[in-house]
Formats: sequence, structure tokens, C-alpha cells
Amino acid sequence: MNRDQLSLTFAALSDPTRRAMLVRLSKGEASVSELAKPFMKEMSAPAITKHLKVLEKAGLISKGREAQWRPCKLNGEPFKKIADWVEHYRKFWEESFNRLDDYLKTMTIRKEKKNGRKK
Amino acid sequence: MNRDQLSLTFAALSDPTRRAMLVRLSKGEASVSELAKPFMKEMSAPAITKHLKVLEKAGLISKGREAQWRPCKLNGEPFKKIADWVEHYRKFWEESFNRLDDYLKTMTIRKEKKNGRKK
DNA sequence: TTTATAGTTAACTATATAGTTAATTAACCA
DNA sequence: TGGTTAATTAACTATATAGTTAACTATAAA
Repeated sequence: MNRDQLSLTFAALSDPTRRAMLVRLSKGEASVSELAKPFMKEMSAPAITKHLKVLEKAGLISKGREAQWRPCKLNGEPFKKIADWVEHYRKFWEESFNRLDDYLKTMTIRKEKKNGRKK
Repeated sequence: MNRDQLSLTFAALSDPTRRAMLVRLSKGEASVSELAKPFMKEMSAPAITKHLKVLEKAGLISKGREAQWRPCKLNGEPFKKIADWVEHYRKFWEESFNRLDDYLKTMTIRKEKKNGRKK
């Protein structure tokens, strides 16, 4: 389809199997068959390969090689892109607390922290 | 397809047209035709209706009625779900700074803030 | 050198998604 | 009443996605 990176990332995350694979990888590197293990009953090996390709194209994981294994590991950057994107909408979920001044206070703390770090 | 809510939300966010609509709505309520305006050259009215339905099913927006208009507004909750989900991977994008102790320090600050608020 | 393990590729199917045009519903306005 | 504006529905098309089975490649190990 030739979509932008952020769209590819969101699309990759829109599948529970793929999100489960990411949870597994957040606990450390794993080979394809290790990642496949929880889905073996429901899904064939080529299906797993395809899911991993989607994650790879989104930049969420990368595959190495070690003998006949392909150790997979997480890449942080696309997660940061998502976090930055959703941050823009923070006030809408914090509005549930129904206190805008509380939100503004939080923002001030955040800015202070940011400036503090840069020094 | 009958997918879980988080999957629906990620899928809804995987399209640039829909994300642009959310940006517009983050600046305030808007009718369908107001939302359609930036896309009128590239896209028909029914296409817009469909995009809005996807956002609505994901719970990201809700539509009201006022005479012949359907004022749309953002809902915060699904954004929070995304933010919470991605938070789990924070250390992977902060690892780029390559200082785990710095990450652990941030976590401590966060926990203190949380506990402080609850009191 | 054969066999087992790990993983991918090819070819195919079913369903979902993103769009189209034409017709329809509903409210307002002159 | 008839026309205009706002938005949706219906019917259809093209492409993408998620899965399948069968065949293949590459390394390890007997």
C-alpha cells in the first residue's frame, strides 16, 4: 500500500497475536519458534513468519541470524513515535478527572523536568 | 471481524486521514462537513462517513445531532488505553539514551507523583 | 550422507478495507 | 410546497490482510 511509517506501526499493533509477540520480546530476545510456541495450536508456521514480517516492516523488531535460528529483538523508536503521538491527546483523557488546572499543573512540572534535564 | 477494543483502536489510528480528523477534533467539536473540508478534493462524502464510523466504533469520537448537522467530538478513554499500553515499552525507547539508571530514576519520580496524588 | 530442525517462499482462498457513484433521508428556508 | 444543505445507505470494485497447504533452503547432528 506504501503507507507512512506511523500508519504502518499502528497497523502492526492492531493485531492481538502481534501485540502478544511484542510482550514476549519485551522480556528478552527470542527465536521465531519460541515466539510461535503460544500460537502453535491456532496458527501455522508461515502465519507466524508473516506476522513477524509485519512487525519488522513497521520497525518494531529486527531479526538476526544465529545458526538456523533468527533471534528477534524489540526496537524502541517506533514505540516512542506512538507515545509522542498519543501525548498530544493527553488532556482529553485527563479531562475525565474534570480538572483542567490539575492538567496545567502537570504540564508545568513536565516542562520543568525537561529543562532540568537539558542543562 | 469482531476484534477487541484495543485492536479496533489501533486499526482506526492506522490511517492518516483519520488521524488528521482527530487532530482537527482536538481543536474543538466539528460537523461532518467541516471535518471533510480538507479532503473534499481527494475523497467523496461517503468515504468521509465511513472513516468517521471507524473512529466511532473504536470509541475515539462520538456524534451528536443538531438540526441537519452531526457535531463530532473526541473521547479521551481510548487514547488513555493506547498511552497505557505503550508505556509498558518505555524503557525500550529510553534505552537509546543508554542509561538504565536514568530510567530507574524517572520511574521513582513517577511513583512518588502517583502516590502523592492519591493522598 | 542422511535425517532432523528452523524458518521461508509460493500459490491459493476468504474476508476486510477503502474507495466509488447513485439514490435516499432529514431538516431548514424561501 | 419545492429547493437546498447535510449526511447516510446501497451496491459495487479493487486491493490488502490473514490465513491455509505444499514445497523449499539452510544449518546441525547422527
